[in-house]
Amino acid sequence: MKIATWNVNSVNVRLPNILKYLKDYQPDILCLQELKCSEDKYPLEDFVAEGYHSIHACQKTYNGVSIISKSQGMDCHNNPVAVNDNEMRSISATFGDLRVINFYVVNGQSIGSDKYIHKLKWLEKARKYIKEQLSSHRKLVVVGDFNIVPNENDASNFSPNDILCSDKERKALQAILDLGLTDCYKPQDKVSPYTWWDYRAGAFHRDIGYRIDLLLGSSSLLKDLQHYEVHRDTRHKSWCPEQPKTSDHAPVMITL
DNA sequence: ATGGCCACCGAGGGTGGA
Repeated sequence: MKIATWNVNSVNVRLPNILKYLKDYQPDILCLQELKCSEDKYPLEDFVAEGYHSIHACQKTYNGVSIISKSQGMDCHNNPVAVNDNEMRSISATFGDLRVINFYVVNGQSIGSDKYIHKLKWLEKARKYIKEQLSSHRKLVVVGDFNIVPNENDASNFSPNDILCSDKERKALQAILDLGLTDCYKPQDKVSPYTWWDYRAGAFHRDIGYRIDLLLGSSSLLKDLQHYEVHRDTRHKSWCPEQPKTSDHAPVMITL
């Protein structure tokens, strides 16, 4: 069983890249964030033609999350975590005995801003939702773009004064982990942990990045964890010649 | 080399991303 998460930065612009990813990597479950399209523009038929099911929580211009899967998801919750009702940042479904929760966490912009306060509120609501879901699902994974750097060595330029790195954000993530979840990340020799690199200043080329895309598993899922991999190849222009403009995030996949 | 912002809306530049 392969589960992946990918902030694609527009599902329609990135459609060729996503279809190639489905072909090349054959994920059983692919969770997308930042669809940036309305419901009627979601490319469902393209995923169906590839042999996949899909559920989606869409919003025009901003946000949007979906789950693409080889089997049909059951008991789907459409945007269960909402502080502002118009922001589509969450979706969940059950596949066999596995509950999958897909989040696009608020960015927060800068420490102390209104968006930062909103981020912390959103994370607390997310924590409560996960706690409730854990009470009825032993095997559970929470994936997505968390917009939080878990540890100091997960960012090239870590500073507690910066957004994504602040104590309050990291404590909010820790409160979620304290529900009984574990970060599936496994360090690899000579490979940086990052999943996001700024488009600007050749950050990817220089490997100046952040690890902010996470997969958090319950203990009954973690015992089956075999592999963890960041698919950096999708960041190369040559990987998908049909759409050489890549997402600034790389997909992250676990194998169970 | 794996490369130097990108996508949105809308008609051009402002906004948001992280």
